[in-house]
Amino acid sequence: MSRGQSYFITLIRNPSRQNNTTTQIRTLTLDSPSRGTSTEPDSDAHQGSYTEMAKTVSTIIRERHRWQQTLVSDFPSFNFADPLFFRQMLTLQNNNNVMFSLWFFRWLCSTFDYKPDPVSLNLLFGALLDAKAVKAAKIFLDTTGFKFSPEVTLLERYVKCLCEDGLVEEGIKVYTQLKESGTVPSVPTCNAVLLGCLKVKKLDLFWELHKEMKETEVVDLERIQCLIQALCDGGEVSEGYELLKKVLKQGLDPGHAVYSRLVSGFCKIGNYACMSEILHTMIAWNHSPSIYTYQEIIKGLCKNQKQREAFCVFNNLKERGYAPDRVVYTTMIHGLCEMGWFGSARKLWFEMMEKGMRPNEFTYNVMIHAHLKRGEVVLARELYGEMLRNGYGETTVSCNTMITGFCSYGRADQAFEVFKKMSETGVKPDAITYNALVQGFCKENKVEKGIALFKELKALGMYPSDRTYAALQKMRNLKLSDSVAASLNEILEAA
DNA sequence: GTAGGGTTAG
Repeated sequence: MSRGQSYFITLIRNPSRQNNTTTQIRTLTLDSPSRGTSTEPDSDAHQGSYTEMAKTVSTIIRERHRWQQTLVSDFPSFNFADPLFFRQMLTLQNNNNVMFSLWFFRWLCSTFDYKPDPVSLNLLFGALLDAKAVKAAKIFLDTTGFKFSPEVTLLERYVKCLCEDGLVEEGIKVYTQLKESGTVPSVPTCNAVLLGCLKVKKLDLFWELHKEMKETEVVDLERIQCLIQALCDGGEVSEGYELLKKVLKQGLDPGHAVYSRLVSGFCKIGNYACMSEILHTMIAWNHSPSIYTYQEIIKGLCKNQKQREAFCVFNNLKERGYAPDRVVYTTMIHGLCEMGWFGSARKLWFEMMEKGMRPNEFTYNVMIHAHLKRGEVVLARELYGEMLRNGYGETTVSCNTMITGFCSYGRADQAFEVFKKMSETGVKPDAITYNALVQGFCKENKVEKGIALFKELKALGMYPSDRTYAALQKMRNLKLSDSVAASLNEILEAA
């Protein structure tokens, strides 16, 4: 880690060197490639022959397994370590595969007395970023970074790439180091960092970083999008809506996704008036709500026990020519099952298939769960088999569905059979599995089994739920053998 | 913005 940080230290300690690098890069990019850098007297001659040579070398790297040996034996007198040649290789490889350049670079470093110059290092680093080879760029920096100071604009692009590629933690680290070195990161860089925080659900960090950014920057539309998303994610939907209103008043349109987020946010908290307002606003701004927006509405309504309204929205959608996809069907089928409208749910199941959409593991689980809840064990098993035949394997969730279903219907032994099969097939049980089984056995007064599974649950470092404790508590009223009563007491007193 | 959606209970 200290290695990774040291190039920033160089950057802070040697600002003049940094400037030199920048100047060199400017020179290089401003000059046309055929003329090379103005500082090299006979670069014209070199450049011409280097272009051909670079092509040859590239072909050898691409096609030969042991290209290193081939290069040395075919061109014994050629100076591969000439910085100008390396740059020529980079120019050529950029349209091709930057990884070849990286391999060549590593070979140069390990084989020759090659001292990579800052310009080449910056170029290679930039090429890696262009190719979105973020992980390779990180390794490149970690291994060579202490020898050169990457150009600040490159580091900003690096931050952006890291955040967009999911390496958000690293992105934030580099961003912080950049700032500590006195750089004021650009607005797009800051936005990328903020979006990164949202991606990894670090809302506290989002607001902390945002607070620091506020002093120095003009607020742009992209920032507004970040902010509204952050507010929605944090449950402050109304604040998000206020921000939207403010932007709209300025005649700016924050884009489809922002409305969509607010709609689902309001739907989630059951504020359907605001939800509807935003739906109208977005339509007025020429953003027809997408099927995804409607999916969020249906989901929100179902979660708030308004499946009836959700079903209206769903049917209305179809009438208006929208084509609900498998996810929307699954959500709706689940909602209908939850309120006991199993007939309608089944109808949708077949309708979905008629439209050519195959149920997936999610759809199957919803239906299997519904069957088990109705005590239709045979049908549930049939569907489970069908699911496996269709390539949706046994998972923790699918096993849990069966286990919880069996347990809720007084069939803890059958649930236990599924549980045993899980360990045979290598499907990992989780807290849901164990909690369901403990409760299932308690329900049937099979205290010893319940206690055994409870101990297993604890031994695996999982957490018993309140309901599990309640189920065990109830067992105290039973007539138990001394040893069972003792271990039950032990468990409950430790809670 | 190219995902989302499912499983513990009453």
